[in-house]
Amino acid sequence: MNPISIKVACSNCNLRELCMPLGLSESEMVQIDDVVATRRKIARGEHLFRHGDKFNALYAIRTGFFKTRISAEDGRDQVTGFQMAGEIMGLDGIVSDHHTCDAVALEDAEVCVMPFDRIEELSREITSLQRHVHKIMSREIVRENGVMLLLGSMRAEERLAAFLLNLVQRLHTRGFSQTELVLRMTREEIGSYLGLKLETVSRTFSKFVDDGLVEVKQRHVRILNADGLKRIVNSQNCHSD
Amino acid sequence: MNPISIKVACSNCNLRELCMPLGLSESEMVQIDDVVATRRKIARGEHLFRHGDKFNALYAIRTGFFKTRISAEDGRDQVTGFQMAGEIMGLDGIVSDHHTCDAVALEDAEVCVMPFDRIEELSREITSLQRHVHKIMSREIVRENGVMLLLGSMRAEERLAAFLLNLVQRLHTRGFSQTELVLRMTREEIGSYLGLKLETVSRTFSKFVDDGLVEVKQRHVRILNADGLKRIVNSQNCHSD
DNA sequence: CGCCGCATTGACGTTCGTCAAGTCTAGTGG
DNA sequence: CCACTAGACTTGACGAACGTCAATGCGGCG
Repeated sequence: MNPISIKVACSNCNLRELCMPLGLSESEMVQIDDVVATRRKIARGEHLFRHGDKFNALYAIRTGFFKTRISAEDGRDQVTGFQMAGEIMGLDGIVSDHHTCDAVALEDAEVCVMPFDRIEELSREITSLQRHVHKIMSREIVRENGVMLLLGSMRAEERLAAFLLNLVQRLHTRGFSQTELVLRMTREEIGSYLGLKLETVSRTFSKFVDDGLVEVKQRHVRILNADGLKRIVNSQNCHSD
Repeated sequence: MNPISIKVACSNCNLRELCMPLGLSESEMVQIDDVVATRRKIARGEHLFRHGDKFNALYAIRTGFFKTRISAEDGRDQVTGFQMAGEIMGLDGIVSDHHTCDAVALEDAEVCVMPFDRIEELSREITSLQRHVHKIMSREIVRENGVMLLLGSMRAEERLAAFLLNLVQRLHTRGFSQTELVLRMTREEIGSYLGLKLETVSRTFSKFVDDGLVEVKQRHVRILNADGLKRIVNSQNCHSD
């Protein structure tokens, strides 16, 4: 259950430009290497942290894919996000010193453990790191605003189209195809994220296939008509095509 | 249109414990007074900032009541939050140096303008301020997680009950009644926040009245049975009472 | 091979949205 | 003091979108 710990460095990490600020001096880079205390491997299905765990560190994903999820007292839960390489998890824990959500690996993964005390310490010295931390938190706030718009005012097709476009765009940033992707999550997890039931997700996929927008084979998705998906996302109730 | 600017101090502000960290020394307090550059008055219906505006500062509400809102390209919009005295607005602007949402006063209001450069500068020196800024951002992330749960998995009654309980709890923190409140927003704005249409909000209010949970006279709400509302919030589909 | 988890599809029901009519209240002006 | 108006709110009838329940299909793995 408990993970291997390996000492590592950001300075030669190929995800550096995703996790860390640009334009650091040599000496600053040496200091920042020191922020990443260890790496930690998480097997598929395992938790990186759970609701209620003490907050100690932020986590940068090196490899693998995660979901974060919150649970209501009655057992309902809601997927609040899917995270991939270069993205940061754990920001929810800062306010109360305890995590308020679960982070679960959807495939075998490795994360960089960055003790938050060290981050705060160093960001008092390195202005660009301070700014970077603020931006990461602000970016998460803006992302969640977007999800609120999706959940509060979009219909099923719009939600799924927005979801696919967002995923493929983030994968493209990481050097993957703009048109092909492999979903790491189940229909149920997609549904939870989008505020839909898994059957609705499945039916909506089928509709997209019928309309020639995508090909779907289980979790393999090929986008045939990205513009068509974009048109769905911001077309409100226009059923005219 | 353009606001009066008055030089002021946090050190004798009665909202200090809401906006600012506790346990500051005398000299730190003097420095922090300097963070609040000016105050600014916003008339009901006016914008504090708009989507696209350059980001310069965070805003602490001194008096009044705001909504924040994001707009999709097709004109749909979504209320992302209601903010009251002591709460901080503007965090969305940090990541891209421009605001991504609108902040609109729902009643005549006054805010403290805190230039973000100054905040960053000072939080490099004052550890408790640095921690405080991080907590404020983390709190917003956690709040939005809760809204996602609400929008993604609750039914209309649960959403409205959760909304009322949240509002009254925040007002109570500020010294107002635990059972009575005046809504500063329209049914439509509540609906936008909760992902419902205004008619559904109105009907749900009426149902709560029928069930003896609340009294409603236009925007005046009296909570008669807070436990009943709490039971609705985490009762999933239990119609057994 | 057979099992298990995930996905698809259909039939049906519920919740909420839509459309429309009507009410209430505050503010205005005679 | 009383119409008059405008905006917010309420209520009803109806329909669409999505959820629920159930049957079936598919693919990977021991």
